Amino acid sequence: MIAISSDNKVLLRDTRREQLLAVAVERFAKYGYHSTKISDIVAQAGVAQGTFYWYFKSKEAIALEIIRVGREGLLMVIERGYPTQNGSVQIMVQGSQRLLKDIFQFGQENRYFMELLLTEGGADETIRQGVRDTRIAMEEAFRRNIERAIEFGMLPKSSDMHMRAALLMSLIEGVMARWLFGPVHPESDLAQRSAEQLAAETVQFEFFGLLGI
Amino acid sequence: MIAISSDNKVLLRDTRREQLLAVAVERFAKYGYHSTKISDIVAQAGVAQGTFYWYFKSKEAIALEIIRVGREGLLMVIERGYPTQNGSVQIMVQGSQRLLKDIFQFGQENRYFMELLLTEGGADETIRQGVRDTRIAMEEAFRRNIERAIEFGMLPKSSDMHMRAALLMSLIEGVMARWLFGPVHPESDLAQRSAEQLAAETVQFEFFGLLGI
Amino acid sequence: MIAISSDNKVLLRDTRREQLLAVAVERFAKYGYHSTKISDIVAQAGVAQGTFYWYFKSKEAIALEIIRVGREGLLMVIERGYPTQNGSVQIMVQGSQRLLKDIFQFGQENRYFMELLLTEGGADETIRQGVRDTRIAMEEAFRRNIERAIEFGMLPKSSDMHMRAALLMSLIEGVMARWLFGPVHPESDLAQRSAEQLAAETVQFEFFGLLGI
Amino acid sequence: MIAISSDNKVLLRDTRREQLLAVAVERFAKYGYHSTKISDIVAQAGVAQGTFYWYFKSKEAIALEIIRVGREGLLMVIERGYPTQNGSVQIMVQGSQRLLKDIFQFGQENRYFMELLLTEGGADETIRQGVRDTRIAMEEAFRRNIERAIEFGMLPKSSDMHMRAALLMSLIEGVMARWLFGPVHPESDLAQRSAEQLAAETVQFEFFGLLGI
DNA sequence: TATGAATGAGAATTCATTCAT
DNA sequence: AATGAATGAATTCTCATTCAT
Repeated sequence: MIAISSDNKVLLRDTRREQLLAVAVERFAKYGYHSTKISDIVAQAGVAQGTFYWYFKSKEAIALEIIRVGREGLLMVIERGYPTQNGSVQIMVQGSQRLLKDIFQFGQENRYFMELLLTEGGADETIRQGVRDTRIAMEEAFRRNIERAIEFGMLPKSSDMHMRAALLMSLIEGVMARWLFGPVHPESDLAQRSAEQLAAETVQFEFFGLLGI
Repeated sequence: MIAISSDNKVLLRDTRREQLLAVAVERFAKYGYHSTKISDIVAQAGVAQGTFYWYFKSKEAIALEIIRVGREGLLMVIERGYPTQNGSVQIMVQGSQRLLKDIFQFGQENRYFMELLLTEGGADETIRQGVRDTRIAMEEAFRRNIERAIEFGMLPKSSDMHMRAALLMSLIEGVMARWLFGPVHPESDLAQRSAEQLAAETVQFEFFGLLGI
Repeated sequence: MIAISSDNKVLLRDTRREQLLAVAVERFAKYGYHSTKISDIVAQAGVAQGTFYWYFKSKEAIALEIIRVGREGLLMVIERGYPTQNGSVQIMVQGSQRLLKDIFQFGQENRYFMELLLTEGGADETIRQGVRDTRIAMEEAFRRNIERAIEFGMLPKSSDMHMRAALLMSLIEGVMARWLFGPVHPESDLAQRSAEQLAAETVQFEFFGLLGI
Repeated sequence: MIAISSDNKVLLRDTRREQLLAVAVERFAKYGYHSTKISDIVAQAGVAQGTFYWYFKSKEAIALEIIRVGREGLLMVIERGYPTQNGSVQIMVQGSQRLLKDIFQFGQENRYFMELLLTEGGADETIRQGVRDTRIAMEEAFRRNIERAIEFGMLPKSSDMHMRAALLMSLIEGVMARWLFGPVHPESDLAQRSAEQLAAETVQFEFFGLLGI
C-alpha cells in the first residue's frame, strides 16, 4: 500500500524539472530574482547550463511557473478554511485560528515560495504582475470569508469589505513574513513560535485588537 | 544662525544631486532596483552618463543614500508621536490616530521612498540590509511607544512587546502599501481615502479588532 | 540487372533518409542554412533529434549531400542537351530552346535545390564551395556546348568562350531565379509562364538581343 | 582648397561608426552574415565588444544600415544613366555602355556591399527582405530606362517590360558577380577586365545577342 | 563640473552533437 | 533504428563604470 502524503507542501521532487524548480525558488527567495543567475541554479542542481532550457523556456518562465504552482497550493488552503455554517463568535474564532494555522504552516513548508510572494518586488514586470495577482486572489478569498461570516451573523455588518480584507491580509502577510524571514529585532523570539501559537495570537488581535490581547 | 551660501555653484550642486536622487528613487520604486539603469536615471534627469558618477560613487551608493535620508525623515515623524503623558484610553486612541496620520502623510509625500522600503526585496544584499535595518528601527520605535503606553497604564500588560510591535507594523505597512501602490482589488476604494480617514479606521481596528469595527 | 531488395527495412531506411533530405532542402532553401535548425528538420519529419544523426554525420554533411545529388541531376540534363551535329541557325535555336526548357523544368521540379544553388551565400565555407563548384561545372558544360556549336559553324567564332558562357549562365540563372522565387516586381507575370514559354523568350534574347526581341 | 572626392564610392571612413560599417560589410560579404560574429568585427576594428553597441542597436541593425546606404548609392548611379533624349540606336548603345560602366565601377568600388547584395541569401528574414527590396528597386529603375528608350523609338515595342528588365538585370548581376567574386573557371580571364571593357562586351550581347557578338 | 565615447566582465540563450537506453 | 534528455561551447547583448577632454 502506498502512502500518499497529505500535507500542504507543494511537491517539488523526483524529476529533473521539479528539482530545478526547487533550486530556483530557493535562490530567488534568498538572493532575489535578478541576483540569481541561471548558472547558479544549474550549478546547484548539478546539471549543465543547456539542460535548464530543456525544461524551461526562459528564466522568466520558471519564475512564473513557481508562482503559478505556489498560488494554486496557497489558494487551496484558504478555500478549505471557508466558514460554512452558522455559529457563535467563539466558533468563528476557532475557525479563523485553524485557517491561520494552515496558512502559516503552508508558509513554513513553502518558505521560499512565500518569501518570493511577500518580498520580491524587484523582478521584471511580468513577474511582479504574477505576484500581485496572487496576492489579490488571496485577499479576495479572505473577503469572501468575511462576507460569509457576516451573512451568518458572526461578524457585525460593515460597509467596506475591502478594507477589512486589507487589514486582515496586512496582519497575515506581515506576521508571517516576520516569523519566517524577518526583519525581526534580535531580542524577539517571534521566529521560535509554532504555527499554532502564532495563529492563536494573531487571531486574538484580529478580533479584539490591542485592548483585548 | 547658519549662513546659507547663495553661491550659484553650490546651489546647483545640491540641486543636481537632489534631482538625481529624486529621479532614482522614483525609478527604483516603479521598476525595481535592477531594472533601473543608470542610463535611465541620467536620461530622465537630462544629464550625461558620466555626470552621475560625479555625485555618486555607484548605483549602490545612491540607493543607500536614498534609504538613509528616507529613514531619517520617517523616524523623525515616529519619534514625534511618542506618548509622553498619562491619560485615558480615549486619549491614547487619539494620540495613535494622530501618529498614524502623520506616518501615512509622510508616505504620501515620499511615496517612492515608501515603495522602495515596503516592496523592494530584489536588490543586492547591501541594499536589502539597509531596507531591513530601517524597518527594524521603525518597529523598535513602535515598541518603545507601546512600552510607554503600558507604563502609563494605558494598555494592558503583555509579556511580548515584540509581538505587539510586529502586529502593529504589519498593519501599518500593509495598509499603507495597499493605499499607496496596491495590490488592491479593482472595486476597492481604498486608494481614495485621506490619510486622516485611513488612520481612523486603522486605529479602530488596532485597538478593538474586527469585532469592534 | 540490379536486384532491388524488397526488404522492408532497407526501404524504410531509404525512405527515412530521403524524407530527411527532402525536409532539409526545403528548409535550407526557404530559410537559409543557418536559420534552419536540426530541431526544425526533425520536427517537420516527425522523428526524434537523435535519429537525424543515424542518417547523417552532421548538418554540413546533409547539405553537401543535397548539393551532390542535385548537381548530378542538373548536369545530366545539361549533358543531354549537347548539340551533336551540324545544322542551321534555326536548328541550333531550336536545340537551345529545348535545352533551356529542360533546365527550367528541372528547376521547377527541384525548386528547393535550385534555390539553394542560386541564392545560398550565407552558409559555411565548405558548403559555399560545393555550391560554387556546381555552378562552375554547369558553366563548363555550357562552354563546351558553345564550342561544339562553333565547330559546327553554327555560331560565329569568338576568342572568349568563357565570357560567352558567363553571359549565358547569367541569363539562365537570373531568369530562372526570378521565375521561381523572385525577387520580382508585383506587377510582373513572370512567375505565371510555363517552362516552355520562358525558354522561348530567353533563347530569343540569347541569340538576337534586345533589338531582336 | 579642399578637394572633394567626386567618385561613386560610398564613403565609409573617418568616424568609428563608419569604420565599423566598413569592417562589417567586408566580413558579411566574405564569410556571410551568420558566420560573421560581432567579436570578429570589433576585433578587426580594434575596439571593445561593447563599443559596437554604442553605434548600432544590434547585428541586424548594422546589416540593414549597410544595405540602406549601399542602395542609395547604387540607385543614384542608375538614375544618372537615364536616357533623356531621342537618338539613334548607336547613341543608345553608347548610353547603355556608359551606364553599365558606371554600375560596374560602383560594384568595384563597393565590392563588399555588392557581394552582400548579390550573394547573401542566408541571413535572417529582415535582411533578406532588405536585399530583395533593393534588387527590385534596381530592376524597376532599369524598366523605366527601357520604357523611356521605347518612347523615344530607340527600341522596338514589346508587351512585357518586366521580362526585358529581368533579362537585363540577370545579365548585369550575373556578369558583375562573376567578374568581382566568381564562381569563375580557373582559365577564364574575366576577372582581369576593366569596367569599361566589361560594359562594352555586355552591351554588345544585350543588343545583338550571341549572333551579334 | 560635465560630457559621452569606450570598456569589458558577465548574463541569458541557442543549438549542433552525444549518449545511455 | 530510434529516442529524447543532456551537454557545453559559442554568441549576442547589457550595463555599471572609467576616462580623456
